[in-house]
Amino acid sequence: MLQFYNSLTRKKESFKPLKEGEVSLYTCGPTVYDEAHIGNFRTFMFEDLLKRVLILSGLDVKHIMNITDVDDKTIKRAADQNMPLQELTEKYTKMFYDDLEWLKIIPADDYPLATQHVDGMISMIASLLEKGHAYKDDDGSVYFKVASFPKYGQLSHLIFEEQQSADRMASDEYSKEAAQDFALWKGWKDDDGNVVWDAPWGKGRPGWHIECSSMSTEYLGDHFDIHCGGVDNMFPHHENEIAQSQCASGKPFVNTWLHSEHLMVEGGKMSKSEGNYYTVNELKSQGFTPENIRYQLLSGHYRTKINFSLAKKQEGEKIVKRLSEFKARLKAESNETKLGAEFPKEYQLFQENLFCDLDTPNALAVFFDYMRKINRKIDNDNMGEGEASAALLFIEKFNYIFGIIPDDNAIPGEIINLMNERETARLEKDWALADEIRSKIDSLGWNVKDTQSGSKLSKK
RNA sequence: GGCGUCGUACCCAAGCGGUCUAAGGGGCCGGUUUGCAAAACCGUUAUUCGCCGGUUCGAAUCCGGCCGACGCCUCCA
Repeated sequence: MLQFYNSLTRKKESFKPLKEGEVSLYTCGPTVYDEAHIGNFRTFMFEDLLKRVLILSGLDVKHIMNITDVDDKTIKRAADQNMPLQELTEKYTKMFYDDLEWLKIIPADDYPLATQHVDGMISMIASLLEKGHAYKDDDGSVYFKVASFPKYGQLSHLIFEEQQSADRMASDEYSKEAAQDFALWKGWKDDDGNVVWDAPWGKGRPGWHIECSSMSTEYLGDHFDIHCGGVDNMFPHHENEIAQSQCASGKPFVNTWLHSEHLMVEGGKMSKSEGNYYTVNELKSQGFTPENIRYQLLSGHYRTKINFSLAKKQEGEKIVKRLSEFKARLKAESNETKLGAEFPKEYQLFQENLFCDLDTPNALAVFFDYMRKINRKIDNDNMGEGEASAALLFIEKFNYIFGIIPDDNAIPGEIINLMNERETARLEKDWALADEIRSKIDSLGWNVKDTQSGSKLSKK
């Protein structure tokens, strides 16, 4: 049984999709004004984990992730770089897709672009105006009237008192009726240049929040199962989405909200404005593999803050290597794949942990315990009938969820030749030569292990 | 100021009132194995869970206070 911690109720709830066997999932995507950083990817990695666990449980998942390709930041960056908006956003969208692929994140079914869905946003805003949930401003902007939605604040549990917003009201350049009212549509200004759409109430561009409300409901229906994002999107973004969507459709919006905690660096939040962040490309050039990064991001629970540090690189490498060795050992152990092999009993426990609010730390612990047990059996030549096949089934599912075991590398002929030379030397007990060849193989990036069943090679 | 999270071994980290003399991983040290390595395995590394009180037959787990770290309160994954 699947259970998730719903941010809306702040409780773990058992999860039942609206349609049997199918899950509609919307995850907030990046604003493509710059390269995404590893903190952003923690959230995307968590969402990928969620999707994999849903699939593992036997559900079909329809996953939509938006791309914010128009907003204050993209417009400003494009202007700064003297570049058309679209050229800038296409460049970073491409980089984003590349990073996702490199990190082995399963692609969404669709990545709708905000700029291609402005019509839908305009009609949602029109409907909100019509129903009295929004009002126009002299400059062509349209604001959502928070006072018209009594349940506002249900997700973030914030209470809006006059004192709190008094300061901001005074310094606000817009003539909003209330400080917490937010822009559905931003009237055109000089800075916007040619970034402009026509709406019945005037030229301008959509506000940020309306984009997700409009696109999520367009692709998944007015009422769908799961919406995710980082904790910092809880307020105001998701709170505003709920208000807009429910007021526009008159129906419930999302059943389950899941939010991942921040990735920290040096004990503080990783963010663009602080400048304390790593991009995927930076980590790549530091020698991180996707498997290593996946391990760093998935070994802590998604609702706890985790600290990312370069110092953890060795730890990740060790884990990845151990798992790869284990897989290779199992393969050697089970020459023929037993048809109808069954999962070991530990697999049940592994799954239960994942189904209980994506408990990766405990799922990992279950797998490590199991791995030690099987390794011990192999050491003692004590494997039962079909046990290696069962273990291979388990490790395959394990890797489907975590994705931390790299694909096997083909061994180059040059290395094989060196290995053969070394075997000859060893048979002749020419240890000096054997050691020399081993260090040569080592320098070419491969490890040699002498086992009872012969020497084995593995990629470093 | 308001809302909220967290503080467990050298490091990361689970722990959802009793099976906790506290998982799992990394590291350290010792051992088995090995031509030597590597890998794997075995053993050791917290009588203790930020501090002080309280509730309870029983608390790392619940309550109160204090100290410390962090996040949100309309840029933000």
